[in-house]
Parts: sequence; structure tokens; C-alpha cells
Amino acid sequence: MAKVTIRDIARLAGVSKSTVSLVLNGRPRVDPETRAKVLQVMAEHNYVPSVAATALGKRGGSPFIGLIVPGLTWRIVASINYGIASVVERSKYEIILYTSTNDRDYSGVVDRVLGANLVSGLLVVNHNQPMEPLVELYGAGLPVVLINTLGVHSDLPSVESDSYAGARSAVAHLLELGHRRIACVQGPPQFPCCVNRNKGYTDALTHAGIAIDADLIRPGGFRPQDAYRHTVDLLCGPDRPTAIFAHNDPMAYAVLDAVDECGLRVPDDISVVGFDDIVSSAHVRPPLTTVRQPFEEMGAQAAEMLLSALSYESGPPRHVRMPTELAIRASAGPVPRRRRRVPKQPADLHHAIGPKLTDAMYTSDASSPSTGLDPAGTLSTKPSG
Amino acid sequence: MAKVTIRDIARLAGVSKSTVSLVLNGRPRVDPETRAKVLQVMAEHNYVPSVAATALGKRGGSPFIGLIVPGLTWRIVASINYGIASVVERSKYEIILYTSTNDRDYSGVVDRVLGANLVSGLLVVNHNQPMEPLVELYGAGLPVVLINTLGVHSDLPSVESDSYAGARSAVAHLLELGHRRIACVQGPPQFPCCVNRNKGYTDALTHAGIAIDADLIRPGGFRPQDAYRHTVDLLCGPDRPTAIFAHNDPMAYAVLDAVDECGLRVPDDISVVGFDDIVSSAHVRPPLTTVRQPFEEMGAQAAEMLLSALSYESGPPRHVRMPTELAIRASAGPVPRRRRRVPKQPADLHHAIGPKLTDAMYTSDASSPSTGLDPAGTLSTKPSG
DNA sequence: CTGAAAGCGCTTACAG
DNA sequence: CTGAAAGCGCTTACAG
Repeated sequence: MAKVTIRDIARLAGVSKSTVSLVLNGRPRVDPETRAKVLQVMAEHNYVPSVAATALGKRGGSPFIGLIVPGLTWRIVASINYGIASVVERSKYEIILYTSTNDRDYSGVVDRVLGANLVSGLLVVNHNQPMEPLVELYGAGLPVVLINTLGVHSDLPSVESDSYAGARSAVAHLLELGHRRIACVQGPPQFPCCVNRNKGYTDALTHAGIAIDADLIRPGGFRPQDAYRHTVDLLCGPDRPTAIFAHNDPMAYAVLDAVDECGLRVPDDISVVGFDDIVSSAHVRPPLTTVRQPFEEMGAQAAEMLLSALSYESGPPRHVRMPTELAIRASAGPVPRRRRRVPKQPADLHHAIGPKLTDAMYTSDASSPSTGLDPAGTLSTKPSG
Repeated sequence: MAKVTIRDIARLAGVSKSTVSLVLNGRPRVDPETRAKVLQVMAEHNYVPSVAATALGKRGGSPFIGLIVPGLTWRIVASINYGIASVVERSKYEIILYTSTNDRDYSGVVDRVLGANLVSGLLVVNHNQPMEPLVELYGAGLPVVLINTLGVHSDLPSVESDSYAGARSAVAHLLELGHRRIACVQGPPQFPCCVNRNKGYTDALTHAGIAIDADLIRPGGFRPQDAYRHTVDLLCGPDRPTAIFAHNDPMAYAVLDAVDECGLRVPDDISVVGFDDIVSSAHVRPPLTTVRQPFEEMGAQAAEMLLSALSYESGPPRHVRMPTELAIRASAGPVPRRRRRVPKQPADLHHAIGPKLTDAMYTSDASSPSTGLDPAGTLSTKPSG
């Protein structure tokens, strides 16, 4: 396993290191025969250039792309990453994985990226931190692409999905099914994606000639507890809605639970629509009708944007918005002909909600609000022993 | 953003590059005052050493750990990765992410790893490819740790979960609930994890004085279709079981579907237990009782093993088997007092199963058996201690 | 305890 | 078209 270097190849091919370097980099001015010889020797000896040396020699351009993700447990992030990897794999770049779970980690990550000149570009998934450090890096010439940004928007190149159109299609679907009283259980109102989802909701209603009823709009924080509470409240209140649109799938699950807890049935009494289409949404009962975000495609798109920024002179920042798609399943049905009374009023709401909230999905979603993400569980890195 | 180098720091601190390097590496023989001065200058200028140069200078040891994963979409892999990242983050290493989706990608990955001297160590998740390339790398001195290996087993250091104990606890739970006729819907019989799960099943029954009924053991391939088919067959057959243990959760979902399709109820008529505890298992209806594999902890454990192999002289390969835990939910209940007749026999099995199989979760989990496995036999070593 | 020097494996002008 | 030389930013013996 003695490492074979450029010097070895040069010697064995009877040329200089310079020449080997030229063929290595596919430069034009090399005699075809020489090139062939060198390539043959490289193949014979299974030569692969040292990445570190390559990076050092090329004063600048490293062969790495940094990928900052907020913790890999969120399934949405996993999908995005898959899209990214499928594109980067086909390039000469390698992915360096940074995970940040909070502000502190995040600044550490940026420090490392900043100082080490390690990466040529940066992909940032589900960013929900202060934007300044990234803007600074970008301003200093480091290509950056944001994917599915939460929180504040910026001028940095970005890939998002179309929250507005997605929400609008969800509500349009309910309208087609005959619903007129449609509630909206919202995520954090300061998040742009939620602003857009809410606008899609109100525009769809307005377009159908339905007045907006403020009582049907319930702001929250992507927390299933909130969704649960709002749902119980909506169902027990006067003139209850016949359909509920939730701003993400985990919240929609909480809506389903709340409807169940009140003794009503989905979709016979109440229709429910979510947003994201995380994998489990096809498997809850009833299977959830929801707005699919194209996470893999978003990752791939962002990777391609970054690669092209790395190879050509990059133009102005692009903001790509990808289309969503309505996944129609069983949780939304025709508006009920008659309204059943709420069979039971959850006597002890706290009790009813208690055990469910200890569940991994619920708790971690509550502690890490984001659009559509569905953390897999609480972390305990206790290896045992 | 002019990159500040070790030379700059040396000049500004009034010392030589050598000295800066010494404090950089925490070497002892440096005057405390000098050290303080250098550190201060580094802090003032936000100095971070170039990783490439560091790697080159240290003839050998690169600051990278390779992480080979079979595609990030599998939820299990996401959990494992999170555990890995949480440990590696705290070290001086960075993670380079390689994804392989098939044999071809895999050999490409190994080539890159092999040649470039890029990584100091390798973490391999859910390995299900020929083992030779990895054995060769390991033999050549590259530290490798396998996590949750599928397929064939090797002498390489590894972290698994305890399939045998997990299966045994699942069946013991059913026995406690009064069940006597317990079926087992298996994964691929050649996979060590399935061998162990089946052994846990048979040992639990034998220990309870129950004879093994070969008709209740149904081999398959981690494919939900098989689980579905077997379940229908078991339910419609004579002397049907009162409980079914499935070798992984997606198969358990298919069991739930099949029971539902036959008009029986879980857990009133049939109890169901799975294996894995993937996130959605808490959200199917009824919530699935299943054996939880500690994926995050497994990832963390493996990362720690690799780091220690990188810093100390590594001893003989260790094989760590981590304990599972039974997640008790609603899909398993007391054995029914009386046996209802099967209300309906699925008229067209093909039709019934068709649409479900097009679902993403089913197909991807079916084509990618993602479960833990045990070293066949006796390689057991207790987790670090 | 500290500095001068050589070297890691590559790239890049610069000559020829 | 090709080679000799200098340099990338760090580390590591080796002197002192």
C-alpha cells in the first residue's frame, strides 16, 4: 500500500512531474502519445492524486463542497441530502458534512468553513440562524446556495418550494369537495413559508367568494400540541369547520389525533390536509392528503446551481422556487351532508394529550420547529458501557 | 478576506513558524508566555490552519473520516448518521460523505478512498456489498468500523444491535399477554440478523414450553408483499395464530394491512409486534409495539471506536452489540377470549395489495432491507466500558 | 525552549 | 510540446 505519487508516475512514464500534472488536469498542450503513456501508467498503478496536495498546490479551489445541515435525523433533510449527493457524486467534488444543532454549533461551523479555506462552496439546508455570517462569506466570494430556508430570507441564491401554490392547491381541493368552512392551523407566523401558506389559504377562499373568518385561522409554532389544542377548540366551538388545513404533516397528525379524541371521524365528519408529505404520511390512518414538497429535486437543483457557480463566472443570485404537488389520499373527503354532534368532549385534555406528547416525533418536532421536518427522535448519545 | 497563514501569525507574534506549529499542536515544550502570545495573535486574526496543508505536512494522517452510506433516504441511516456526527463534531476530524446506491457506486467509492489517501478511517453503514475491498483496506492499515451490517459478516470491527435478545423480548411480551400461537414473518433467512431474530423467537417459545410449529414460521425477504401474503394465509388457515411477530416494521405494517383487509382487528383479534421502531411506527394505527434498535447510539459508539483506533494503537477488532428495548404500544394486547371467524376473505388479493405496494415506503424499504443484525455466533464483546 | 531547513505531493508560471 | 524551479501552508527532525 505504499502511496504512489506524481513523482512515481513521472519516473515510470519517463516524463517530468509537470507533464503528469498537465495530463492530470486535462490541459490541451500535451502530445497525445505522451498523454496516453502517462494515463496508462497511472491506470497500471492505480494512481489517484492526493487531494490535500492538490488543494494546496492550486492556491485556492479546494475539491470540497461544504454541506451544512441541522442534524440528520429530520427525514426531510435526508431527502434533500440524497438529491444533493446524487449530483455531487458525478462531479469532481467531495462533500464535507457539517451538522449544526444550535446557534453555538453553527458559529463554530462557520468559523471552520471561513478559516480553513477548506471548501470551495457551501450548501446550507434548512437554515434558521442569523444570516450575517453567510452573507459575509458570500460577499467574500464563496459560492453559497440555501435550500429550504426557514426563518429570514436573504439575497443569497436559494432553492425553495412554492408554499403559496401548494397551500392554494390544498385549499382548492377542499373547496372542490364542497367544503366552505375550512380552518387553518398555522406554523410560526414569522416564517416566510408560513406567511405564504397562509396567503395561499386566504387567496383560495377569497377567489371562491368565501369571506375569511378570523376565528378559523389559528397561529402556532409548528408544534403539534398547539395544533391539537386548536383542533379541539375548533371542533367544540360553535359552527365548527368541516375541514382543517395544517401547515405541516406532524401538525396534521395532531389534528387527526384530536378529531379522534373528540369522537369524530376523518374524513366522514372532518377533512384534514397537511403539508410536506413526509414518508409516514402515507401510513397514518387514514392516509393523509397533503402537499408534497419535492425535497430530493430541491437538493439536486441546489447542487447544480452551486456546481455551475464553481465552474463559470457566476451571475446574479438566483432564487428557484420548485412546484409542489398535491398527494391525494383518504383524509379529505366530501363535505358531510349533516353535522353530527361532537360525541364526546375530551374531559381531561391534558390527560388525553399527555402520552402522545411523550412520543419521539411529537417532542422533537416541538423542540425544533421547521417546515416540514420531522425529526426522528430525541438524541441520546449514550453508547452504553 | 486575505487568508492568514502560519507565517503571518509567526511574524505578528515575533516567533518562528516552528513555534507556532508547536502551540498549534499543543506540544509541551513551549514557554507558557510564548504560547499565550501566539494564541492571542491567532485569536485576534481569527486564524484557522489550512486543512489541506496540515494534511500534507503530516505525512499521512488526514483530518478526514470517510462515511459510506447506502443513500440517505433510509430513515434508519439518518438516525445512525446523527449519532456519528454528534461524536465526530467534537473531534478534530471532518466527515467526508460518500453515498453508494449499488455495487457500481460502491467500487467507485472504495477506489476513491483507497487511492487518495484522503481519509484516515472509514465508517460503513448498512453494508450489504462484497466484503473483500473493505477487508483489504483494513488489512492495509486503514481503521474501519462497520455499523449495522447487513449481509455477510466479517472480522472487521463492528457495531450491531442485539437481534436475538430483541426478538426474544418481543415474543416474551406476547407470551405474557397469554398468547400461545405466535407466528413469525421473517426477513431474508440468509441474513445473520434474521437468523438471530428467529432464534430469539424459537428460544422464547421453547423456554415457555411451547412446541415450535413450522407452519407458523414464514420466511421472506423483508418484503412487505411477502408479509402481507403470509398473513392472509395464516389468518385464513386452520387454527390461526393470535399474534404475529414481524422481522421489521415495514413488514409489520403489511401485517396490519392484511389483518385489516381480512376484517379482523388489531389487537382485539390479532396482536402484532415489529422490529426497528422507525419513526412512523408510533403513528400507524394502532401504534405499533416493536423492538427499538438504538440507531443513534450505535452510530455514536462506532464513531468513538474509530476515533480511538485513530489515536491509539488499536487492539484487536471489537464487535459491539448494543441492547434493544421493547417499545410497548397498542398493537399487541391480551390474547382474545374467543376466536371470531374471519369476517371476509380478501377476494382479490392482488387488487388489495396493489396500490399499497406502489407506495414509497414500501418499495424503498422492500428493496433495502434496513435492519440491524447480529454477528452470527459468538463475537460478542460488551460495549465500551 | 526555539529557530533554520527540508519535505509532504501537487500546480503554475517560465523557459526552452 | 516539455522540463526545471519555485511555491502552496503546514510539520518534523535537527541543532542550538
